[in-house]
Formats: sequence, structure tokens, C-alpha cells
Amino acid sequence: MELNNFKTYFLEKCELSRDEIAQIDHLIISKTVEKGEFLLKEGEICNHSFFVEKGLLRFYALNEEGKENILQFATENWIVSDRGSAYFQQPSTYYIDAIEPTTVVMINQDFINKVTEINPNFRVHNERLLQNHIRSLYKRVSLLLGASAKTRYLDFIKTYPDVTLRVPQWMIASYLGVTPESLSRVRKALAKENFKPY
Amino acid sequence: MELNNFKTYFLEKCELSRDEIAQIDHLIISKTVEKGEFLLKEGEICNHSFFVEKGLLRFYALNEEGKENILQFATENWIVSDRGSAYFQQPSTYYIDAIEPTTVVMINQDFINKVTEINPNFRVHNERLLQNHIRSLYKRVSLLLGASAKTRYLDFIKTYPDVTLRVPQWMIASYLGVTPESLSRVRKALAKENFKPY
DNA sequence: TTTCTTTCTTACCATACATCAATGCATATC
DNA sequence: GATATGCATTGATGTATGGTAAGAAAGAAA
Repeated sequence: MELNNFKTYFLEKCELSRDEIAQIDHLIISKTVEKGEFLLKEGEICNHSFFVEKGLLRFYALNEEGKENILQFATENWIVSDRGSAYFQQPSTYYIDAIEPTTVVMINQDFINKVTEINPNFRVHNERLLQNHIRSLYKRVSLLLGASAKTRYLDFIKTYPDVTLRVPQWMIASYLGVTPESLSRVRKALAKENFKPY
Repeated sequence: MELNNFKTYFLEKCELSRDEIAQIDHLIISKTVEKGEFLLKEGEICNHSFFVEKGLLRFYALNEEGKENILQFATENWIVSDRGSAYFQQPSTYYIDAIEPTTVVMINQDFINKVTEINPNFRVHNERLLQNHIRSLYKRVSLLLGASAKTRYLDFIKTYPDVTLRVPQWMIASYLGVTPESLSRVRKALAKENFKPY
């Protein structure tokens, strides 16, 4: 297994040297899952972060009526995890499954400790990830509080054009907090006003 | 100024000793603002985190139409900040103002560096704050995606009973993403089914 | 007290979005 | 080829919530 995305990520984003990466090579554990397979289910403790080497994951919750609320998608070079579950060692209330056949690198606390030991810069990178995450969540909340389905959809395809093309429409609807039917109508209205995303 | 809440917080939550707190005493800067005064406005870089010693703050954004979307309230012992703005040194898109006359402790990067130096345990505490923050944001997004105004309101008064009693209803409405009128109707319906929060 | 201001409520109507049900249209399976 | 399955669209209708406007209630100020 090559895992080139993962290694490039560490070289460029985390500023590790090739030599440093070689030192942790034996700790890199990857896993391949089929479409529909789960990496995390409600009730489990989420002891890994999943780096998407290839493929597409979704992170979602079930509400009381059993409806899926998609909180996040993750394509190549994204990391997804219920960090809270890992951090507080509490059962997760979320699910992670694969929308496409997907290869992930499984990052656990051991791995993080080791990398931090080799290069303390990794800690800085990790914090940047958290900060970015919070920012995107703030934006998400703002949009959900105030914006129409149309506005939210336009923001989505602008922010995640790659995801837009790879996931079924009903999942985008779930991410936006509307029904698939409503999203279909939003798209129809946009088409009528001659909107071209690409 | 006594700042007992702040010091107790550091003693208990951050596990600093009295001696260690004495060492940073000269770095503790507090500020008192009147009701309606701002601690942060859109366009400014948010170089502080604000620990609420006494009073009540709100953290909000304005949408395109000028409507306030309240993202967070902060009562005694809470910390509020646009950490993203501080971290990336970019102008904030948010506002922080006082709902009650409020005394805050202004925490800047210098302060954080100094405390971390004195007691590395502070870093752990800081990360716990971030993790908790992300968890609460996830929950918020889940509720906004799937739950009715009534459900969101019930969750709010359960999660923040103290805030519920101290802020005007139209601000709770703004936090929930509904109009004050709608919230009033939700409350009426709850009263009719003989709901007692306390 | 009286007045002024802000907040909350209520009534009426409008609208965005949900729900239900039918149809179309691919792609997969037999 | 026929048929099943999953997804997108459409129409009819329902419902939750929004918008407007007015009045009631509660504080704040005079």
C-alpha cells in the first residue's frame, strides 16, 4: 500500500521530513472498507481519527425518529473522527460509514504521541485543525440559524464542489437539514433562473 | 478587585497552586463593561479570550439582512472568544457584547504562554475546553438539522436554565433560530399542556 | 404617580418547507 | 430482453414557522 496522500500530507502540512516519516512508517495502519461499511457506530468509543487516503466517508447522527443528520463528509486528505468520544473516553452518539469504497489511515493516540515526540511541530498542526474545525462549525450554525434552504445549498456547492458531485442528492439534503424533495425544488428554481455552478 | 471566580477556576479546573497563581497575578487584567457595550466587533482581530467573572455576555453574527444570530451566551465562569480570529490573526466576523453589566478577565496569548510555562497542565486544560466546545457545537448542529422549535427550546432551558432566566426571550429566539413570535407560541403551547420547567 | 420604552403576546395571513403519493429514469440483476 | 432497485422529480396538500400589526404587560425614567 502506497498511502501517498497520507505521506504527502505529513510532509507538507505537518512539516515532517522524509526521515521522520520513515521512523513512524511501522505505526501507520490502513484499512479498506466497502461502500456502506461502518468505521464507527453509536455506543462505541471512537479511538481513531480516520484520514481518508482514497474514497468518501460520512459522519452522521440519528435523531429520535431515526432520521439521519449528516454532520460532515470527508473526501481525500480529510480527517474525520468523534474526537470528543476519544478524548473523554465516552461512547459515541455518531456513525461513520463509507459512501464509496474507501481506504483510511487509522490514527490513534499512540500514533499521535509518537509523532509529537519525533516532531513537536505536529502539536501545532493538530491545534490548527481543531481551530479550523470550530470555525467551520460556527459558520454552519450561523447558516442554519438564519439562511434559507437555497442559500445553504449555494454555500454548500461553493464550499464543497467535489463532494457535491460524488454524493447522492438526498445526502446533501440531509446535510442541509431539508428533505430530498425540497432540495430538488430548490435546484429546479435555480435552473429556472439560469444558475450555473460550474 | 477580587476576581474570586477567576482564581477559583484556576485553582480547581486548571489545577494550579495558590503559589502559581500568585506568580501570574500581575498579568491578570480585568475590565468592566456596561450593558450594551462591546468587547468585540466585526472587523477587529479578537486578541483576547474573555472569562466572565460576573455578568452575562452574548456572542453573535449578523447575516446579510442584518439579523443577529446568537451563537453563544456566557455567564459566570464561562470563557468566550473568537478563537479562530485570534489563532489565524484574521478580522472577526462576530460581535461580543454585554447583556448585563459585566466584569471579564482578559486572557491574551502572553498570559496563556506564561501560565503554560509555569504549569504545563494548563495546556491539557485548554485542549479539554476546545474538545468540549466542539462537542457542544455538534449537538447544536444536530438539533438545528432535525429538531422542531419546541424540541430545541426544551433542550435549551434544560441545558442552560440559568441563562433562560437572565436573557430576554427574543435573544433565546435568536439563539434557537426562530422569531420571538414563534417562541412565544411554543411557550404558550407548552403552558397549555401544563409543562413546568422548574 | 405618569409617561416612555422595551418586551411579550395575540390575531390574521403569507410562505417555506414537509409529507404523501405517483411517476420517471437510470443502473443493476435475473 | 424483462424486472427490480435506488434515486430524482413532480403535484397536491398539510403544517410549522415567518411577517405584520396591534395591543398588553412589565420595567425604566421622569
